[in-house]
Amino acid sequence: MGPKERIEKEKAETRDRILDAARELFAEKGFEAVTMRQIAQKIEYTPTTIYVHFKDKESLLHEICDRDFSLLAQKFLAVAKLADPIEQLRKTGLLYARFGLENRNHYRLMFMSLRPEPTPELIERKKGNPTEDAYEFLVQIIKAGLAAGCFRPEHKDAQLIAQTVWAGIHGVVSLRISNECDPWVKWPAAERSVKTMIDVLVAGLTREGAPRA
Amino acid sequence: MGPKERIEKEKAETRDRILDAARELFAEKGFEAVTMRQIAQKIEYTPTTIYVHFKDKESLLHEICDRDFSLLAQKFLAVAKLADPIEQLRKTGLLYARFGLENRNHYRLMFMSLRPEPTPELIERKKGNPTEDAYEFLVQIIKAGLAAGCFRPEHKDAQLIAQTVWAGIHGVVSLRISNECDPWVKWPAAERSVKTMIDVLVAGLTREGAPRA
DNA sequence: ACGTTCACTTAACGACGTTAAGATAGGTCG
DNA sequence: CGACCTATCTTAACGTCGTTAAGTGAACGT
Repeated sequence: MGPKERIEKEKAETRDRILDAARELFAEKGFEAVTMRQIAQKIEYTPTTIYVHFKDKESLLHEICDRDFSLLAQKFLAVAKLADPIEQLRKTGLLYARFGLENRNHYRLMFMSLRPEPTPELIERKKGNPTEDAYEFLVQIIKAGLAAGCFRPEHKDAQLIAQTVWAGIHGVVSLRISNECDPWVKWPAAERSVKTMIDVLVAGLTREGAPRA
Repeated sequence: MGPKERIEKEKAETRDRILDAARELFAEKGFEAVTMRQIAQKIEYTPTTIYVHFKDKESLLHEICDRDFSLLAQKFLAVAKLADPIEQLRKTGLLYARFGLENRNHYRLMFMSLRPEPTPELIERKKGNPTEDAYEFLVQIIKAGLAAGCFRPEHKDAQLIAQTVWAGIHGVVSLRISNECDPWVKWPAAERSVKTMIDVLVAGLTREGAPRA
């Protein structure tokens, strides 16, 4: 079926062109300032055309984010090679923070906006998406650390530890993104804030003389 | 000047009625979902009337937030009575987190949205507002802790320590607000997350056998 | 009594996301 | 080859939003 395949390919190409145009505008101006009309103008189509390929604006933007977040998930793979769970934790936090600070609009849409109530259909779609993978990846690192006896005796719950680490890094990233230009806070270089947070989290969670793999 | 005063008082009352109506809608639905038309309908005026009393929607909502945040600043005053700087830190973090979790839409507008580039005029207006006060209050606590030798030797910068503490608490609060209904993260009670974060921050920042006042 | 001031309204503008209806190209099948 | 069909893209519009220009009218000072 040559012609049928060619049609499908052309449709996919138009879809990608929309996606690329939207991503460029989105990365530059954020989701509030991107309009469907702008995206359409960029690819020289009518706004209506976008709705042939995407359900609505939200779907379009989330697809951009999902796609780019899997780049982050890919980077995490290198972390698994580190032997020490605590070193894995440090590296994961650093990669996550860098990604957030370098893709601020992605990060804002994914982690700093209100999520809609999850419909059952949405829950199904979420299974195995990059963000869930990243969280699960973190939990696995913590479990390895727990098994190796790295953490203080008062910390036993892998989910709670993982959430605390996530919250710490997320706090640095999101505070930066939303408050960087506040005139009454003297921020150091972002990398220094991130490293300090990681140091504090590790020092606060692990016990002295914890085993190193 | 009896009549002149009465007119001013009436104007102030109308202003307050707008403010109250807006706050109620805002607290319930968040800033994205509140419309000027709804606010106007609630006080039985025309939308245009709001612009007699407020510059625009943003000014109106920020005035609501500023006003309510000074309630938080007021609560901080009780903290100053605690003798130990580390206890002050714990209490401040707890009050801040509770306020954020109980006033989610306020918190989202103040700390989870993009700030506009600060114009010189805006900087001037910001001097001495509740949020700046809160940050400065935290820095003072840290400085007291530094003077008392509470912190580990690697932590010497009061601003950096304060920002790390702020980021940690902010991370817990903001992650909750934006991601609470994610189906693939098992959150404990919010209070437990907050306390864990405070414990980890304190354990990670202070040294063993730190002096207690 | 007259003119002024100013809180408030009417009407409208322009931009937004989105949709119903139609055009028009291409492929399918007699 | 020609009639039908499918599916992409367009035209035109709807309803909503924040905001503003141009009044209106009652209360004020003189």
